Amino acid sequence: MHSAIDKHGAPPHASDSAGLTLEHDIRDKNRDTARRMKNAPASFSNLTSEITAEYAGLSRQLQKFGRYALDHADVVALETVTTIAELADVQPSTIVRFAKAFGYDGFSDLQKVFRTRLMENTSSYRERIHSLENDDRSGTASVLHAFADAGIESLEQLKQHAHPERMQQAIDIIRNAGDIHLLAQGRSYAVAHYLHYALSRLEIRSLLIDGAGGMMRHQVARVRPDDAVIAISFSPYTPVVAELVGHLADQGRKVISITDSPLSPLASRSAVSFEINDGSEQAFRSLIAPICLAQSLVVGVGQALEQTRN
Amino acid sequence: MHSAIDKHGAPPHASDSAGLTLEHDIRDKNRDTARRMKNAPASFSNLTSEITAEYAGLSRQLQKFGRYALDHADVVALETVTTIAELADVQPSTIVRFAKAFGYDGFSDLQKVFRTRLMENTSSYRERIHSLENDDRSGTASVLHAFADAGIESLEQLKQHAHPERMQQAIDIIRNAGDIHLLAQGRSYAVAHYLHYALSRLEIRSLLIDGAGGMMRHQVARVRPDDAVIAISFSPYTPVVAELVGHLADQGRKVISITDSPLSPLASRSAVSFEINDGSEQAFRSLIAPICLAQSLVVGVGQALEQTRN
DNA sequence: CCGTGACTGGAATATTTTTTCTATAATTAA
DNA sequence: TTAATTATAGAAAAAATATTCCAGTCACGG
Repeated sequence: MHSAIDKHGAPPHASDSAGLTLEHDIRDKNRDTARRMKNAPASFSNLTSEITAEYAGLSRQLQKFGRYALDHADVVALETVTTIAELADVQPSTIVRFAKAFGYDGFSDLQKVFRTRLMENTSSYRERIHSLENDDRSGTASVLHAFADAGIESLEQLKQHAHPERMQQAIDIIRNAGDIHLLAQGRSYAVAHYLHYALSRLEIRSLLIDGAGGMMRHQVARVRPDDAVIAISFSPYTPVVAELVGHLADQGRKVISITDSPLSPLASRSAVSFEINDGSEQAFRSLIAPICLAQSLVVGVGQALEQTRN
Repeated sequence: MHSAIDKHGAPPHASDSAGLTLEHDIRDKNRDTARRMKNAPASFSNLTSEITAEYAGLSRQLQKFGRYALDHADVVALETVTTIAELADVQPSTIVRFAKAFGYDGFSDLQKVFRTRLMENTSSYRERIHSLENDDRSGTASVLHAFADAGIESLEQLKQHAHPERMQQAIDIIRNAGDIHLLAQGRSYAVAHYLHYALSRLEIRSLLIDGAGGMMRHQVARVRPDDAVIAISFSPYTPVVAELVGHLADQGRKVISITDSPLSPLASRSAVSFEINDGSEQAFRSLIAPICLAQSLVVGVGQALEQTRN
């Protein structure tokens, strides 16, 4: 694999016009430090597990770089130490120290492992394309592929059917409202909870209308005139959600709805509604597009608030 | 038809005034992109067609290397010019001449194209795309676009880094377990709740360890030996989640974790762990990939159960 | 409180890698 | 066949890159 001893070929004697430095015989010392204290991982996966195992025992900077290396493996594979050092916000020497700590001769030796991984990845990438076309193994990988592709598809749709003016309306409602109430049941509840979390990060008070303890109607009754409601429901619409949206609309409450069709019972009663219709079959609908929309909304609100404050 | 190669840093010719602006002799890295002797292909596919088109007019050795370069793009991307020269059985200088013949400054310039090709399949290429789009207008529509694109990117990553064998392990654990406990806090809780919903649709009993009413430790104590736990946490990891995962692992409970790095405190203690690392910055991380993985897992379990029953 | 040892950042140095240069070989046209 | 022209190989110079060293800092234990 890798030779423990550095090859010391006699350097071609440069003319002494250039700054020729003295050459001490420091090779013995070098050999000591260059000696492998342990066997350095030869494959990327081995290196990953090695880093994982040793992580706790590493020093602060070594941990920092270890994390960066695992998170940005292709940067480490392709860039120079100096560049990587800048990106990872450590010193070049730290990276060399890291390499030695894991038994490599130096950075270059370590980098080989990352490069090998890159080559294996790309070659298998081509194979994957082939195998996808050819054999239709019903393995678990293809399930993930199918859902990922469906997710990509739905995000593309989301981009296309985005209504900037509705986004703006929704953002204005949220930022000007008192509290935000989140109304969702079943599958959609995950989106509501995400909004609950994200809004709280912006220090916007949000209340989940989750029906816990059979309190849903009481929770709804707590919506005040200047509050806003974000309702999320997809076909088949939970009847109680649709009903409550109607109720709230009758009372003049502002409702923003995230649903899947203009014909949804939510859409007609809402101040603003987003219809995410990715056309996929019922059973395979995912929350990807709604989650993405929710995140965009919250970040949009955050930006708006920031601009107001400045 | 090979044009005579200009000397490096040749004085400006009055004749070829084809929009070529003069450049100062600045030793800057930008130099190579700023001025090219002729239009050097910037992408690998352009380079391929360029080589193909010019091939007949190239000299013997240049043809030889051109063929090698197209056949062994990975080698050209990663090795040094000396190594490539040996492998291609040409001289290093031939390779430099080749690069110049196609308008590059030298071998390094040419190699960039090969490296970019290698990166296109992986992440960190996204960094460039990201920064490019950040320059855009900061309207609300572009926020949605940015998040949708980031989501697409993270799904692509998910597809590439999918570990089918881990998926299978996780599916086996879930289908053979008694009850499934879902452990998550904060942002990740949305994913846990989605799993709760989806598993219940498969008539698999799942219990949320949500810490409601300060009952988290009691909830954890209810995990029985044949149960399984799905823990979800991303950086910065909620300490209590990490702690409880360690606790459960000590007791020999099977933990499946969804997290963001092999260095996550969850990963090391889990029976199976999925590291979703989309490389994006903290603030822009989305739940899209985790949600997609969760959905795939549940559907995978559903398929497995169906096959068992038949 | 001080000494000890490990860690870190930054600059100096060593090494590798690329590019240029030139004598020689090959090719072509007269 | 020979002279002119162009391509090539090899080696030296230049540039880029990696590694080492040292002094300053920090944490820990006496």
